[in-house]
Amino acid sequence: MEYNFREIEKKWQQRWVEEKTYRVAEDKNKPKFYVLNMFPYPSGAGLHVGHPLGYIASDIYARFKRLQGYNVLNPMGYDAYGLPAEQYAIQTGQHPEKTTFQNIDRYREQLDKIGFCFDWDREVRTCAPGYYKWTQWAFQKMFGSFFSKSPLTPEGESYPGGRAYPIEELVAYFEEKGTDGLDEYGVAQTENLTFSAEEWKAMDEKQKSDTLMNYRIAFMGETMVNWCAGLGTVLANDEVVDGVSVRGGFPVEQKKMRQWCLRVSAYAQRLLDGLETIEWSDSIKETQKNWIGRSEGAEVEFKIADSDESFTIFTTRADTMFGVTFMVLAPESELVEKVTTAEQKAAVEDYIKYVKGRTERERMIDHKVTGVFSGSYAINPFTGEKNPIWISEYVLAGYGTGAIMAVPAHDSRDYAFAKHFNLPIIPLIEGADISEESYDAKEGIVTNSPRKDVKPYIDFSLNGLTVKEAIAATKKYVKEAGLGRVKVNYRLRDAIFSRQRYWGEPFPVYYKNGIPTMIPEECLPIELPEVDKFLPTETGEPPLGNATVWAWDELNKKIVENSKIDNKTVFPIELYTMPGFAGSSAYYLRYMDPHNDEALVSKEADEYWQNVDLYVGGSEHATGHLIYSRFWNKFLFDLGVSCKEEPFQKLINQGMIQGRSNFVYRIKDTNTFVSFDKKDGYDVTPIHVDVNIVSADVLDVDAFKAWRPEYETAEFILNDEGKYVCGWAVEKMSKSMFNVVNPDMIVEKFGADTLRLYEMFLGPVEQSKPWDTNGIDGCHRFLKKLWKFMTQTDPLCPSDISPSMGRPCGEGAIENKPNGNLPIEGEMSEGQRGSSPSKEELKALHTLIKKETADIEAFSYNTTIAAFMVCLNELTKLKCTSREVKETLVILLAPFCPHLAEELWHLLGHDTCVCDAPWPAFNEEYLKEDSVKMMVAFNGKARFPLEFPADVTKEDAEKAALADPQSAKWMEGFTVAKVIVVPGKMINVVLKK
RNA sequence: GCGCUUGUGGCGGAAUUGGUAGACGCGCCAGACUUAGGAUCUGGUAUCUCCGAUGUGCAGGUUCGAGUCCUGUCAGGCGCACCA
Repeated sequence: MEYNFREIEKKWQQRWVEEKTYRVAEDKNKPKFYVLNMFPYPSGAGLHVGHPLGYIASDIYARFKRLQGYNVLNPMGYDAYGLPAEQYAIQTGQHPEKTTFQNIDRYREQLDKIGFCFDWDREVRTCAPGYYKWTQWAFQKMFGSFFSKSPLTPEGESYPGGRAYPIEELVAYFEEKGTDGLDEYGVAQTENLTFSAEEWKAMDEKQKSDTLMNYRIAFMGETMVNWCAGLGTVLANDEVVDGVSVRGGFPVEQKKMRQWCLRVSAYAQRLLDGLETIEWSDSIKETQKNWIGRSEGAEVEFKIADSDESFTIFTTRADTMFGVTFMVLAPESELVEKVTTAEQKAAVEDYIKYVKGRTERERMIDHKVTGVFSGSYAINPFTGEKNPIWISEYVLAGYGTGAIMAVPAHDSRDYAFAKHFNLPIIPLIEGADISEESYDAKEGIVTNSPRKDVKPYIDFSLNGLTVKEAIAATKKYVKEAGLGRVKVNYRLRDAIFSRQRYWGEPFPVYYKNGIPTMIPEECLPIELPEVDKFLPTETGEPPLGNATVWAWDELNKKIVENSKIDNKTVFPIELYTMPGFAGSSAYYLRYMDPHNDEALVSKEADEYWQNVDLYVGGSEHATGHLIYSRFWNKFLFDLGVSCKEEPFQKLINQGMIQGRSNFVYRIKDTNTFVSFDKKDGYDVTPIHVDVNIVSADVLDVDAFKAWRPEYETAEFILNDEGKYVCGWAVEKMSKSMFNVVNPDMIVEKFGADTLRLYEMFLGPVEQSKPWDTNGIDGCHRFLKKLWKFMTQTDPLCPSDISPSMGRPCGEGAIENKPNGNLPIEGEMSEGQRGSSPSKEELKALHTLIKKETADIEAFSYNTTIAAFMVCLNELTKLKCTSREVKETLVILLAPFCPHLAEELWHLLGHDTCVCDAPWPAFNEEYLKEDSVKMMVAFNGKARFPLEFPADVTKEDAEKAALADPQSAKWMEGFTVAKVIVVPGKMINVVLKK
């Protein structure tokens, strides 16, 4: 009987759906295990073979854990909001929901063919109102919270690294004390505001609202963006080149705009600390650490000469205070206006204009040395010297205080600037050569601090200390002398949370006389309104401005037509929508309790499932989704919604599957194509050819002629074997390279089990690799051999049994009387049960059990499959007929090839689903070696002359080695230095002269 | 520039604490069975000057013994990048 994978897979996929085999529910009697994949954005192109890689890896793990007795949650859903659907809508007028749903259906169809154990009853879609209700809800909670390192009230709970508190507590504080003493609590804020309780009380509603925005976790803030007036929208940095938009070529300017933001920066320290508690790869942790960019330093205040004003700079090199020769402000700094003198006004304005014309991206790419003198000087509190204040784009407004003290001797950027503008350079480290470049290393002995040739300005010296000591000493001095404070800075910025787009979650916010006001929680979700076009409005408002029903009736608590806006009881609703990461930040919690209307997740479900034990997805999300999601979850943790601070305990980053493109070589100006191995000597143009008409790099010539009309008359120069051989290259898998391999095609040709096996056999899951269909035969052959082994040598499974005669599995199946002619346990004769396993068979089997159990846990799937192949070979050679061995083998196969395993399991007479079988325990007894080899090592060479029983002792081995004539010959002139016994492996006899 | 990571046959890739490098698969070679083979089965397949020696990017080191540990170096991949 043939291995009819088409029939088998179709049958079991149907059964699994009908019997809801993979539905899971909370079960307090079983330990939980939560496996999760990063949910996909359903693009119009459908899945290619690279997409399922991570799903297959986690599916195997999920099935393995279930076999081990865990209650496994393995859900799937869709990140449904995204730009492609909106762009398609703009072009065609089709509602993005329609295309998104079509794409989801296509994805589902493709996924279903691969045989995953997803519990589809728990599917989530970010664009479903029942889902985004909770995205909106979380946003409102962030709006209603502020972040503080310690509680403002004595009874408030504290948390290491700080936490979120209700904004009401801050309001109460303002009522009582204003901002007095707020610094000491460590309240996260945009800027350092100062007002008294009286001033607070005197504020009107709008002023109070604006003030609170300075503290809220979700807040409205002024942010620098790339604004493109021609397109009426904000652009990302990569959408801008040379100051114009990539699409349309419209000019782009840096503009401050009011945007919703999330105060992610407040959680910087907790995001950093949390990394120590989770099992992620070093590289991804490092990437996040880099992104968060913690740096310890000091803030020092500098007075402006001939003025009452002063400003603060941030430095990590407090030890270099005596080497400051100038100061630099960011062009965007508010101080620029204050320090610019009348004489320099024109020059400064010119410079600011020049900087404004440059995008962030341009500033990143070419680090030109530019700048302008402001005309003012700052007084160095350590030397009393007047340092000129410059303005330059190399200082960033968004980091530190937007102002620096320049120490050209020990900072390469300051050095370049000083050289360019001819500013003095004072070396501060003994022996440092600064004639060609600055000495940036934090090593050496400090000198010139203060310089010996000048009269000390203050009673403080760093001379003779190491750099590290000097940094500490200066920090201490700065603090004690009241010159500034010790400060930790983070590179992590607050996330801009609004987009001028249609296809996203609407904000549950309306504007009451200009004050952003939350729509009451009980009215959520606020559903995305219908619009007639998806472009910005003519007046430059976001696409939601096209909605005619988009006003909030405060009295009746409902959305009404815009025409009713009277700004008394009916107000306009926010026109921005949320960005992509809004819906993907807490979806893992929703899977625990996807249909709950009362809460994001119930307490019971959250406490049972806790957090994700294993998260699988691409590393490209390291600084996006994986930061936002951790932030979002930490906030929900503060709220008491999530019981775990970290959402994803263990993370595996699956590699990307690249495409393997094929080329044909057309001889220039002809329609003749020359085979790869003959192309030298011709002037050829390589042309991408569809990989689906190429097999093992050999072109199907007829299919090629039929591929495109212009190739119909193509002629070929074949190689000596009469074949047309194509060239190849590894590239990104994309339609335009004609190298997309579709999983459906593989499933059709080889079956889902072969696809699953092959994708895992290709190499380590974490590694990126090109897809190459050529090797798939080996995996398919293995399954065919396995099928043959299971069915042809087993008295239980005569070869005439049709696979469709298997019995159902799952609920209720146990009651079913087994049908047909298959005997069941207890009613079997000796012959039917098969022979009892031999020692060799058990050894082969248990070698596999041991390896597979350990390897799956380590995500080393390719080695597991290799071990499986070896085991099968061994058992086939041994002509194993043992039923016990076969049953175990089927369970071991089940995580990888669930369809085939299910079929075989039922052919073996079981009624239940193979996924509920117990994972086999491995027995060390069977693996014991009979003997070990003795290795005699001398002169750097080694020999293996003797074998001993496995349990030989050191003494016996030494005695035997000396007694053996062959060994004794080698040992002539040597003495035994030491004897090392590696149990079960070898005995090592080391000889010395 | 900084950080992380990977270098092993023709190819994808194996190799517990250092212990017979190249598992397993592809490809290739030979044979068997076949009217046929892009089916199946069996055997072989690192290199060379082939009874021996050399081999894990390169150069050193530690060790009886190194793909594995240490130092330096080169190359590829990824991330950050004027972060003071």
